This record gives sequence, C-alpha cells and structure tokens, in this order.
Amino acid sequence: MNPTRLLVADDHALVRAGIRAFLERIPNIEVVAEASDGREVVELVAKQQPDIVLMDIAMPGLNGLEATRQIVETWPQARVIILSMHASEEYVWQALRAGARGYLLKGASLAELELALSSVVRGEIYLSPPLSQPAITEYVQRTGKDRAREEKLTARQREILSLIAEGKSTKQVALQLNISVKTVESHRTQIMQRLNIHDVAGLVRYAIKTGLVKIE
Amino acid sequence: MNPTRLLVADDHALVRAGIRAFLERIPNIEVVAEASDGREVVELVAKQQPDIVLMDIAMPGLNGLEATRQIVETWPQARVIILSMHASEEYVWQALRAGARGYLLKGASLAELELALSSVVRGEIYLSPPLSQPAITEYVQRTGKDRAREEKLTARQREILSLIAEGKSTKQVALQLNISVKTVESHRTQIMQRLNIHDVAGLVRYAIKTGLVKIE
DNA sequence: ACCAATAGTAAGGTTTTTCCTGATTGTGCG
DNA sequence: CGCACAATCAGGAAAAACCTTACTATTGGT
Repeated sequence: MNPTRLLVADDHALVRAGIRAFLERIPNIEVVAEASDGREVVELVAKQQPDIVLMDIAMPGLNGLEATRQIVETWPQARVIILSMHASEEYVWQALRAGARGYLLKGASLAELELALSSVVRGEIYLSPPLSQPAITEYVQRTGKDRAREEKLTARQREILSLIAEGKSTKQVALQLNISVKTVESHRTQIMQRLNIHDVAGLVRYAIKTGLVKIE
Repeated sequence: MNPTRLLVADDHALVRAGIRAFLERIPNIEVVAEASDGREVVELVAKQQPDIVLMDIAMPGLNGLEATRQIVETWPQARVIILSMHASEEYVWQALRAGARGYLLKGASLAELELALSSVVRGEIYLSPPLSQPAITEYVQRTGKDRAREEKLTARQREILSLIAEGKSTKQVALQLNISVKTVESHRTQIMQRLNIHDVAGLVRYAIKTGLVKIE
C-alpha cells in the first residue's frame, strides 16, 4: 500500500518540527512538503497533491480556514485536518464549514494524531475528543449548497477583508492580489454592505470575532 | 563541561515534541523535564534546578509570565527564555519585566535556538532578531521612575483611541468631544507615533488587545 | 437552452479624510 | 523662570474613500 502523503502547514518552524517528530513515529506516512503561510499551502497542494493537509489556523496572510476553503474547492481529494490551540466549539464549526475533515488540538498525543489520520484517510471526519459527536451529525446533514448560501461573504471577499483587518491599505491589497485599486474598493464596498458595517474599525472587530484574523 | 540542563514548558504536546526535536540536534544539552502548565513548571524548577527554562507564554492556570516571575524570585539561577508565537514588542516588554532572559519566536530556526541558549547561558539577554537591540539597551538603562512614566498614552489619548476603535470617524469623535476635527487628527497622529502603529486596523487590534474596547 | 443572479473586475469624478508643517495656550516641575 | 509636554487648532497638499456605472464569466433555475 502506498504511504499517505502529507503536507504540513504552520508558520512556526518549531511546531512543524514537532509535528514531524510525531509523524516520523507513525508508519506508512510521508511528509511531502511543508508550508509556512496560507498562500504557500494552496500552491503546494496544487503541486504535490497530498492526501492529507495538516494545517494550523493562525497563519499570516491567508489564514488556515481560508486556505482550507480554497483547497477544498480546487483539490477536494486533499483532505484537510485543522490543527488548533483552541478547544472552542465555534472554531470547530468554522473549520467544518470551511471544509476541513478533522480538527485536532495541539495538545494531542501521538496516538490521537495517528487515529485522526487513519480516520480521515478512511473518509471519516475526526474531531478531538473534547469536541464530540452531536456537532458532526448536524453538520453532515447539511449539503454543500445549503452551506454555501449561509456564508455571508464570498471567498474573495473574506480574503480581502482579512487583509484589510491586518492593516493593509487598499493600495497594498491591490498590489498583493494583483488587481486594481478600484476593484479592491469595490470589494470593500460589497463587504460593508453585506455586513452592514460602515467603518474599518467595525470590519476589524468583525474579522476578529469570526476568527478571520487573530489579535496577537 | 557539564551539559546545560533544560526544562521545557508548553501546554501542547506537539510543540514540546518540536522543541525536543530541535534540541536533540544541539550538543551538550540535556532536557531534564517537561511541564505542561505554569504550576508544574514552578515545582519542577525547584526539584530539578535546571540552567534554562524554555517557556511558552500561553499556558493554562498559571501563565508563562507569572510562572517566570515566581521562578526568578525563588530560583534566580534558572534563566527563563520565553517562547512565543508573537513578535509583539509589548509582549517582549512584559517578558523582560517579568524577569525573562530571552524571548524567542516559535518560528525560530535551529541555529537561532542554539544561539539563544548559548547567549543566555553566558548571561546575556537574547531576543529574536525582529525584536532587536535598541529595545534591550533602552530597557536596561531605565530604572524605576522612568518606567513609571512609561504609560504609553495619556488619558485623553486613550479616550480618543477607544472612540476610534469603536468605529467613530474623526469627525464624529470631534463632535462628541466638542473639539475640532484638527485636534482629533493631531491626537491620532500622536497616538500612532507612540504606539508605532500606522493604520486604523492596527489601532483597533491594539485597543482590543489592551482591553480598551470590548469585542461584543 | 435561456434568463436571472451573482462574483469579480474596473473606470471616472466628487467628496472626505489623512498627512505634513506649523502654532498657541496652560500646567507641573526642577 | 523656563522647559517639557499635553491639549488645542489651521492651511494646504496628497491620498483615500465614496458614488455611479459597467463589462464579463459562472452558475442556478425553469
């Protein structure tokens, strides 16, 4: 049987090393790439087509949830397991809505990591024990379209919102995304309308509240 | 020469594994204990009397900074290096004030970890490169009175900052406080200079971080 | 297959805000 | 007394936001 090909994404070298140290003790596993930010993950998934992506939520630029959305959309065969510090149910929700197939706490043991990997490889959804069953079943009942509809913002809008909330000016966002300043303005207007928020401060608070950006 | 005795404290097994994976590649190092929360660290320091404590800030119960304070007070021969995810100057300050001898980002490379350890063993203070020298020297030079005056913002500035972070426009702030728009602009410029933050999004994040405004 | 809705892109012109460079007044402190 | 600093304000230039409009590609529904 072919080894399970993994991609590890975390912006901290130490944490990546930790994950690798754990993974080395699990047989039939191969880490094919490491990424340190969201954009890199998306690129590497396209390039390496791993079976599993172990992804931190908090990453600069494109965060883990957003990266997950993009991966799930373009390479659904790659299954994403979110690695998080926080045993918060809200975060689990967001992860599942983004299309993650697993949510693992960083305090997980080797045995749990192993279990999570094998579950997800088999096509199941794995959540760290503190985040139990009921959540899953409710989630599974909903199908793709339903979920898409209930998102307030499009992927692009979330991407732009997160850049704004990180403090990027409209011009910087435009440069970074290689689109016109006018387009960014237009996106921002849309975002503000949809959220019914009409100032940058409000956008930042919204982004923090929904986990789109982190406060240090 | 005797090996440097280390204690590693972090509440996440994965992260501890990462640190160990790194440390194993450094000669003349011995990890004598691991702790997963602040209270445990303090106990283990008493028991093991390590040379260096590598300590995460975010830990349940007693956090890393508080644990550092207690260790420094009771076992000053144990030197604490804070391990943090955040390249925030404010955190560095807090760490130094708590008595830490080093502040290392989790994104650090093996080489950097090695350098940090040897520096601190030699009695120096080590900060991850993004938090460079000026901060140290400035810190070392200051004593009591200076630091008392080290409140970053005046009452008025905090008042204005909190209004900004609530989403009030400059004009609205001016109206609410019955002062000119120009004055508010001037205050805001002052605030930004002092905090070295140059966008509204950053101000909002700062205000949230320091509890000046609540999110929800 | 066709129509409607939505997402993503963008321009032109106007209004508003910010930025830079000043200035004045009051107050505590050595 | 004079100095540092907080708080107040202005004029003018530069930048950004705002409003309107519009084209294209997808996608969902009938």
